[in-house]
Amino acid sequence: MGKVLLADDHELVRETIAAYLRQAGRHEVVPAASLSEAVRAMEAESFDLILLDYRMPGMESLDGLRDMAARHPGLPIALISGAASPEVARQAIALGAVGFLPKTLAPDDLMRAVETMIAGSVFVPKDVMAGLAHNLTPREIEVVRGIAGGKSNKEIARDLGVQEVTVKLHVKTLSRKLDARNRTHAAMRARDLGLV
Amino acid sequence: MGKVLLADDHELVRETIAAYLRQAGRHEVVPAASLSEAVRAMEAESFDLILLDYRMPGMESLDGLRDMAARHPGLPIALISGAASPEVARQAIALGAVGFLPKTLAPDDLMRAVETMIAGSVFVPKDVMAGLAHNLTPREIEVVRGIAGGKSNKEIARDLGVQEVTVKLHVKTLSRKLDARNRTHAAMRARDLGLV
DNA sequence: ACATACCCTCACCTTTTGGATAGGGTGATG
DNA sequence: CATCACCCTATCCAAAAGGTGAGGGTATGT
Repeated sequence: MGKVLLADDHELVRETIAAYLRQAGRHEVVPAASLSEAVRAMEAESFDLILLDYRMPGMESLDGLRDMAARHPGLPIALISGAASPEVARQAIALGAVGFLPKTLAPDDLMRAVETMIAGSVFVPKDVMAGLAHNLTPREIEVVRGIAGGKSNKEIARDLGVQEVTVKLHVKTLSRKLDARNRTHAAMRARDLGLV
Repeated sequence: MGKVLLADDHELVRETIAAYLRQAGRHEVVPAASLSEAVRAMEAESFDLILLDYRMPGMESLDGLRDMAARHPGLPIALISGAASPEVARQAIALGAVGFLPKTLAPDDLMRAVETMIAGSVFVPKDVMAGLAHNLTPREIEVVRGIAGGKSNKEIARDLGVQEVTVKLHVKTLSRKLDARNRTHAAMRARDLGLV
């Protein structure tokens, strides 16, 4: 039994998840439709777990999570996301989130995940974990994002403040890591992994 | 008031949508967890509308829809899909589907969509419609799919049985149509549009 | 101190893309 | 029949990408 704050601007999702968690009186759920609403709720009462939607007014990528974590250190916060995106999951965990819940999660798994996180562990679904180990370096990620944006090596080099040859090097190595045949293929793979 | 067959292998989605449609006794909903289950239900009773999940055991892309439409000509069938993919929507409508429902649809819109379709009209959300008018020719779609697969122009030419120059021409024109800076950008755009 | 991982650079080369220009052929439609 | 959309081909050229080998720099942890 735990007290959960559930912030999601999508009523359908919010009410569905809430209904499941409440079933049989397992958990108490407080809903919120935006980040600011969630912040107000957290100031008014205390929770065992915070669930934040990744795409929601006030979140702005992961800044909302960063904020929350700073405001309430030690409190378990997890992300909810529509599309299972390994890179976002990785960043979220890196920022101290205790879990990452795709909305496609089966009800039973959702229940288990919530209990896992309240108990103090980290929950990440295994298919997300698979893409999580992409082993691209930060620089390589910047480069592949440039590629996906349709930029030339020259442009990427200018943006990053390095020489074009250097970018070429990164392109070669990241393509190898992603098992891609060329920059285009690499960009597609990166998108599959949620890196872009 | 209508009788709706709802086929989705995802219990959470199925029950949520069913709950909304049933609310206030607006519609009667018969759930099914797979295509075969749906087929059995349709043989047993008659419906005003069939909702099929795009990703579900037995669907195999749009073959399931094709099947259903062939089996019960004239019966309104609509697709439900997790990710709003314009190309799939276009194909579905081309196959005679009366609608395309992203799972992200707001409850009210969902209700309106179902009633629209039961009334005999076609429902497609407007953001999906936007990407629907991609105006790429069939050949260009084949080419951009090759690009997205990481193939070189030479390989694509071989696969299509044409000269490399021809592929180059297609690449140039489809890039212009997709407002892309180069082949890689075009591939990403194509993916955005659900073409790949 | 050493290995390791990451990041950057230079010079040189081949292949692939991208773009311009200038055609020919088909089938559908007004 | 004229027009249009689509598909195919050709030659020539410039730019970008891909690949080589051979370096140097900085942190990291063992």
